[in-house]
Amino acid sequence: MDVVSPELNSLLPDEIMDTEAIEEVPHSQSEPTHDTSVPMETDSSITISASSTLFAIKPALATSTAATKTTDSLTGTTVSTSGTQKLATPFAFSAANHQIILNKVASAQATEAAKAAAAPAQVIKQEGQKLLVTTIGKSGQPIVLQLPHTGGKPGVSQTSRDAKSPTPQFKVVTIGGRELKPVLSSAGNQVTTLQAQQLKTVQNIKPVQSVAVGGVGGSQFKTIIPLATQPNVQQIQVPGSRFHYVRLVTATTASAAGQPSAPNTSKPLGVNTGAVRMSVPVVQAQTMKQVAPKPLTSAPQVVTTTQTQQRLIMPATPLPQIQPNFTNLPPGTVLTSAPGGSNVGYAVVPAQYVTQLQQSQFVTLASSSSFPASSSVQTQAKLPYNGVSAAETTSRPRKPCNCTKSQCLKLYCDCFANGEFCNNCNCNNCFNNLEHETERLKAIKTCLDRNPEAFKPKIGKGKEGESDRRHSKGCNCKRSGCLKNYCECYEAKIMCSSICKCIGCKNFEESPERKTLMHLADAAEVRVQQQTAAKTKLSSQISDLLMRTTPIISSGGGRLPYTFVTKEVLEATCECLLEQAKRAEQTRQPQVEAERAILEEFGHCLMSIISSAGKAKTDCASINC
DNA sequence: GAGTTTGAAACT
DNA sequence: CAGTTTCAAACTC
Repeated sequence: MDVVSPELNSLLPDEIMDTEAIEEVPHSQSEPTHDTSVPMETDSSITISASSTLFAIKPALATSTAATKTTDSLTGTTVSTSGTQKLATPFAFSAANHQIILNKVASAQATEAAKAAAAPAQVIKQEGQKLLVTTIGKSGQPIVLQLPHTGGKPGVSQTSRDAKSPTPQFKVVTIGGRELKPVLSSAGNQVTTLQAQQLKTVQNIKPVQSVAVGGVGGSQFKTIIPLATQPNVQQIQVPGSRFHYVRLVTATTASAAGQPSAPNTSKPLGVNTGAVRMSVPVVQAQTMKQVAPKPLTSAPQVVTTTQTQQRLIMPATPLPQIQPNFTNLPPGTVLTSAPGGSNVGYAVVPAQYVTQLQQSQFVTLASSSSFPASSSVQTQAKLPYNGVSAAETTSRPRKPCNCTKSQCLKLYCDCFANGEFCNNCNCNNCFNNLEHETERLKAIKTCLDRNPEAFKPKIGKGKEGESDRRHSKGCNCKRSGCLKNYCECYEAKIMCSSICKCIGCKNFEESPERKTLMHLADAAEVRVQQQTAAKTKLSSQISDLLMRTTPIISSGGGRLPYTFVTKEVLEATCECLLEQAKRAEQTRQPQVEAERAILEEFGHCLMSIISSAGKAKTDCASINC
């Protein structure tokens, strides 16, 4: 089934739509079940929060035919279902243990929870093989998801399930606009008009085109970091993507739909462990229909809604659930206002933007002592992409860009190229911000169309360390000899490789020029380090002496105690002088200049000693008085 | 700080 | 794919 239109699909970063982890599986019930997987598309109830905003997807219904007996692979409970109106082993997302747990809940519970979750307009109706989803946004219009009568997916953890029992399966139903699927036609009178605008957001978010419900094991995970207030932000981390997605939602007062009746901690959906952090896998819509979880320990549910320009990622937990209290906030929680006012919006936000925002109008709520607010947010805001850890991507603050003509929407702009919003930059006419999210998304799409790898790191990381790092495309230098920062290889401190097309390259292992440069660079670095260490040591020694000599000073007269010039002080002083001599030598200064520099350094040392001693004496005298 | 050089990105 | 232009960073003075 074509869930996401090609146009939309192409609009989205590859990482989002990556389907590598999803495999098509024959529609069969005969495949052995896997105890470790979690029932997903089949006979499960999904409760999904949305903006205004809870999606409460009623469980996929048991088949309308024979009663079935199913065993919950998670809890071991057996649920008998019969008839069309019985819910077969419904599930619910829960945030137990700060993870989304796909949980079975009793039918009644699920129904009740769904009712509770549904704001007045969010009526959950189960209807045959369809799902009536509560409203997204404010319009109160439902979204319908169809559950086929059969279609239990092998591999979707039909654990312990009667192989012959039909297992309903979530089907993706495209709603709104151009992708309305005929499956809706059978929705009966419970299905109302599906208006695209119901999912509009403040930021020109176009009508939702599709709602995909599916799950996959072994797929990529999105991490949704719920935020505390309304409107709020949920950070969504997408491994493999350097973009960080933040979902801006307006919280509602809806009660917790789908609250887990029995949180199952054995089947966490996500791999993250942060408090209240939730993870759901990213599944390409087109393949959701036949999703078979890979041997991951979970088979999480995924519900995504996509739009022509913005991705709508349904929250995996009802908002009330994900609203953390102020004393137990997860690291990375950000309290913010959605740009544009009260409207609900979903915006693709670079990972670093949360941090960036934090420095401006956003308020950090993270208060855990073990996660300092700023650092924790930053850490979480950074995406580990393509094997690059967050720490690696955050080791250096990005320099502000100076773009003037690109609007910071082309790869010329380092901020944009690195998936960041411009912040504190010197750019002109910048569109690389939330206010121009539409343009920005288009630009991203354009870049990805041109080069699907555009936002991936250029420097691949070898499996066995830095020695294997190399530029993914190679450089094309002609005049710099690849020994200046114009060269991307040199800039990344890696040598050129066979894929480089450079001319006159000197950036190779045996290159004497490169060795000289490296030597000089290393020497400079060592010099700085030694100098710093020496000064630190001297300072430390002086301070130490001050402490130890105070009694002597107090008993002495006007002269400074000789004990100031101790062995340690002498050593530190000598180190400073030696360092000065080395520096003069390396910079090939004339001897006269070298001597002068050394003497000056000695003078500085003496001044420090005298100053410290005098201060100690003064302090001591004042104490004695 | 202004001007130049450079090479990646973008365009044709 | 190749040649050209545009662009912003790196570099020089």
